[in-house]
Amino acid sequence: MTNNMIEISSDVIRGYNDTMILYILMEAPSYGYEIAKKIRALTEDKYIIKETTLYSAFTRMEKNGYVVSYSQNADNGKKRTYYKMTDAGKAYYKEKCAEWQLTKEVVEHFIRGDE
Amino acid sequence: MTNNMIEISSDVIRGYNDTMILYILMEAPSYGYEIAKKIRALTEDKYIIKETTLYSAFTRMEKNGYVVSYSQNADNGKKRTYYKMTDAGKAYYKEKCAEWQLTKEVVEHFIRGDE
DNA sequence: TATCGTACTATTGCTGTCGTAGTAAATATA
DNA sequence: TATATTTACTACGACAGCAATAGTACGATA
Repeated sequence: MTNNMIEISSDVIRGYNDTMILYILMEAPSYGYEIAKKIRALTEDKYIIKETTLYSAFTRMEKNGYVVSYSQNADNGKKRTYYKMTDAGKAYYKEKCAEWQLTKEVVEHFIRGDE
Repeated sequence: MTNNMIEISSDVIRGYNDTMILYILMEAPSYGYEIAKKIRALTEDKYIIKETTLYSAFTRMEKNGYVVSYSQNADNGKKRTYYKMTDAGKAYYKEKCAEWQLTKEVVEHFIRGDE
């Protein structure tokens, strides 16, 4: 609804979707739909993760051992797939944070704040 | 030679290679090898662009109208392909800079500086 | 003589994201 | 009561940027 001129391209955010998801999971186990909403809320609608991106991130991260999944019934009786962070996931998240600092440093050599 | 623990993944820098190249070209027209060296120097060896990435960026950007190429003989008589920024390239660069500010803002919601 | 630096081109493959579509149950709205 | 919306996913194919590998060719340096 708020139409920002600028949209974040997937080529840029690529490689940080996992980090965002893991950040959410650090607080508590969660599931796809909830995580999507939290990302949206945290960024004030500036970034809305695509469903396909989200769920394929889950499979990839479970394969890599960063999360584990388990089924649990919601209040309404519907099944949900929850994801829980592992120690490897925590380590990976930490690495990513460090990498981000470096990336930022590098990229900003090439960015001209308009003057 | 300096071996930093952390390496920048291509998934992160993806989408900013073009921006880096354009930043270099803003000063003056240049060619592949020189641009690569400048990126390396500016980042103090923290980011070394791959040759294939660089040259495929040229073709892409020329197709998009962000740069134009022309051949010119170097001192030694060898031919070089120079690239010159266009107005569209300048506009694109500006957009990318704005996008970067937004990206940074978004990503940093999910980054925990270790405490 | 051989290696290194310069300056590319060509081809193929990988991987994260996206587009599109479909399923299905629960809840809200008319 | 009928319909639309929200919740909560799954499946499949395609795209695009980057990487790996290889090759070309010339000049300078050791």
